Amino acid sequence: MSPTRAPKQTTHRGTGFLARGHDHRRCVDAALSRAEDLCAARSVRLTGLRRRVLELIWGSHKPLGAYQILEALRGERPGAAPPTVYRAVEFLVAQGLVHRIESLNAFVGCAHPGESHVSQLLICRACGEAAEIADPRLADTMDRITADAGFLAHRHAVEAVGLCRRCQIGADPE
Amino acid sequence: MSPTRAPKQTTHRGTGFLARGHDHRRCVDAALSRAEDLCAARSVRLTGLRRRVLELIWGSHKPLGAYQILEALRGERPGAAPPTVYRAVEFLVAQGLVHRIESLNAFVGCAHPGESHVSQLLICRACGEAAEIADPRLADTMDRITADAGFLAHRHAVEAVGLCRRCQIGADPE
DNA sequence: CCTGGAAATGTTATATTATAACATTCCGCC
DNA sequence: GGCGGAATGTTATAATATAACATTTCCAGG
Ligand SMILES: [Zn+2]
Ligand SMILES: [Zn+2]
Ligand SMILES: [Zn+2]
Ligand SMILES: [Zn+2]
Repeated sequence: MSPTRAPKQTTHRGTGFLARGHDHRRCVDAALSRAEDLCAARSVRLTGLRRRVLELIWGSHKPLGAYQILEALRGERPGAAPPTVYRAVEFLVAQGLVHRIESLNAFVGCAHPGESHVSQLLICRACGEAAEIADPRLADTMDRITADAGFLAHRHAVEAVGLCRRCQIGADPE
Repeated sequence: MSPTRAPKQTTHRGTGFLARGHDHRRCVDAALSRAEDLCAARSVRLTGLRRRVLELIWGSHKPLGAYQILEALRGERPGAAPPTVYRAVEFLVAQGLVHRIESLNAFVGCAHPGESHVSQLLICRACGEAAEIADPRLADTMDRITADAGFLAHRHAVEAVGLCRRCQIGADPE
């Protein structure tokens, strides 16, 4: 093993909360790169604004509200207004690059863009971070239940609020 | 079997969407009666206002927004204002008599008050009705998943949007 | 009964979230 | 270069939710 190899990092895809000290730039870079590829493949335009909003949302693993995004944009884009943000996130959500967390009125980067999946979010009420999981057991169960009910599900969402492992053991939430 | 027995009605508890022609007064009466009992047992006060708001929410199986409730209240309670409604629904939600549907900013009567359960709601985007189901498979799956993630869930919610059986077969949504 | 104090409701004002409507700019395409 | 649709800018307003303080209601205890 070379001592200069890149440090290990658990992938950010679907494995729950990441360690506090993880190299978050890799999360951001991977997300932006993935988004570029997906949008190119779909012939939709990941414009500068949309890319920047995606980057802001990926700024951390804490969901970001529309007006928080707006505030961040204002410094660099004087004309930014609510529709600026809402239109960008509408695009990002439609492309499956971002999830809207209904119970928070906030947005978080999707950990599985381009893969069909049910959004399953664990939201820590201590540190505020949200982790997306993609457990096929849950998707299967949902499919069975809706089928049993004769319900044709178009989209569904699972949101759980509680304490992540770190915050349970009394770690500093920040 | 006596010919004068009450007509059969599928219980409203956890069985999905009810038939169009079901005797909805029985849903309402059962819900209000159950609420009285629960509140008495818990020594909390189901005041006139709270009872009335619960009755309004149970007015149909379509989720009701806070300002729709307010509009209905205004005719009978001149001083009604947003806090009137929000405080009443806060109580009803805290007592588990009503669920808030985050994706709609609306409220619907709980089909399983007093029973510990995960809110699982199927929302028809054609007729607007919401059906609560209580499938133990889903609760179990959620428990396993959160446990695997080391997450201590405090509450969680499942919301699915799609088409109920009636609306799939082209029935008049109303 | 009366009454102290907490809970509930009334009342006014405002914060937060989201969208409508129309103008302008951008950008690929011819 | 200029046509046309998509994206963004701009202004205004709608829809949802809460803060803060005043008043009323309701009991439990005297
Ligand atoms: Zn990260
Ligand atoms: Zn996702
Ligand atoms: Zn009914
Ligand atoms: Zn319920």
